[in-house]
Amino acid sequence: MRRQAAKISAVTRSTREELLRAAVRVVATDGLPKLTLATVARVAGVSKGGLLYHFPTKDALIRALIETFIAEWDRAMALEHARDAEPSKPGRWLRAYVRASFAEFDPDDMLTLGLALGDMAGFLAALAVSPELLGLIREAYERWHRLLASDGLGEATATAIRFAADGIYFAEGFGLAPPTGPTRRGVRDLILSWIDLAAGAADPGHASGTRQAC
Amino acid sequence: MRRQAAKISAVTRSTREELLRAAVRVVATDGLPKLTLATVARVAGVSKGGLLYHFPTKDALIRALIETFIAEWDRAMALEHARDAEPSKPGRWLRAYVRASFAEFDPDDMLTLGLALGDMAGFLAALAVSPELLGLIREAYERWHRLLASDGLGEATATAIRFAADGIYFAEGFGLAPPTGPTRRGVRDLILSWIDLAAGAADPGHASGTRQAC
DNA sequence: GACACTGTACCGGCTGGACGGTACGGTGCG
DNA sequence: CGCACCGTACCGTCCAGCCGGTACAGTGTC
Repeated sequence: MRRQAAKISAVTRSTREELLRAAVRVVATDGLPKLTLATVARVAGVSKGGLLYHFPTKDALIRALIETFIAEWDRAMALEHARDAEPSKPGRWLRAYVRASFAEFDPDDMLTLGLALGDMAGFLAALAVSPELLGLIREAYERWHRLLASDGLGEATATAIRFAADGIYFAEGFGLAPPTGPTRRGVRDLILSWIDLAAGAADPGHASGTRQAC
Repeated sequence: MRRQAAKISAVTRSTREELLRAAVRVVATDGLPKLTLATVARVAGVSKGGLLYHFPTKDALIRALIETFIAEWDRAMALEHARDAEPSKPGRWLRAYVRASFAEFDPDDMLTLGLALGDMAGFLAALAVSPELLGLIREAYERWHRLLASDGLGEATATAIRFAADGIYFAEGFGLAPPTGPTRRGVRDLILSWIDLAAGAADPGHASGTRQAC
């Protein structure tokens, strides 16, 4: 039964993924209270029994949501890291983090480009159903924090930049006065300029740090 | 019944406030799923009937939570605004917003100094129970955004600073790698320095903006 | 190539328990 | 006595999880 795994998963993946996608869609459109097994199953076009076959418990469903989006985020960040225009300049991971946060996403494809509402869904579901699952998200954040803090620009800079980048995420996910269009790009560029500022201060080729050097 | 409001509230405030405090405590310690009328009543030392006397429905309880904390936030921000050391310098409301976000709070007194977990409680409860109540929070954010955007430093700066300030709030509320001690102060000072940077760029008395002016 | 057997994928009904809300009864204070 | 305030018992609903059952695709066996 072990060697059959690859073939079987190739068959079942679509249903499993459809269920996860349905869960995200339910949270995004109808809100958290409607995230019930019956609703998710109906939206996914599966019966409740079918859902429970893939996810034996609601916790398992939400856990899968969270794990999927953490993995997607890692992927998106690694991609931006590889794309960096000035790899030698300090703050490469910070730039990747900011760019990944501000990446536009296809609303139709929330799962493979897990952002905003997508990631929010797992996040919120964890809070609402079993706060223990928040541990998964906390661990991921600790990991990201360590990565950013050792990016050469100090822990305070890394944290402040992370906060600013997370902002777009929370603002859009919760609808808290999110910026749009040119302002959105302006916010991103401004945050990136803060990274450059710290990189300039850290780089011996520039001024030594505080602005009174001017 | 209108003119009795003052007298009645003077009598009931302690019980009412105790109930709100209990709701926050329940969310903070046991998590959202435990936020039931029975639990809140028990923690507050009141019976369920007593709770329902003050808040005829669960929505009403959560609405009161949200309204209380929005009012507290307004108060905290106005206080920091009045305290500003350099009132003539642009970005006064932005500084107030950041300082209020980073204000330390007494964990024992979450209600009167509504922050972090306190405000989170209403926030989360709204999401989990009746997403329509999010409208209250959204309105408040729109209002704050308008205030900050018209602070003289442009909308992009206002938004980016708001994001960074909200970060400490979400990080501590959800436990997402929050900074502590000196790093926490460093993050706050760094964000404040970003405001100064923008203020310097906006102020004709300083260099025109980008750092190549050095 | 008919047959029994096995594991996967999914279905639909059911139930036990929890929770929000109601009805009503009691108590103390003015 | 009346009213604000609080307690208790109860009801209707909703939901997570379980269970018996179905369809079917392989797989070996003779």
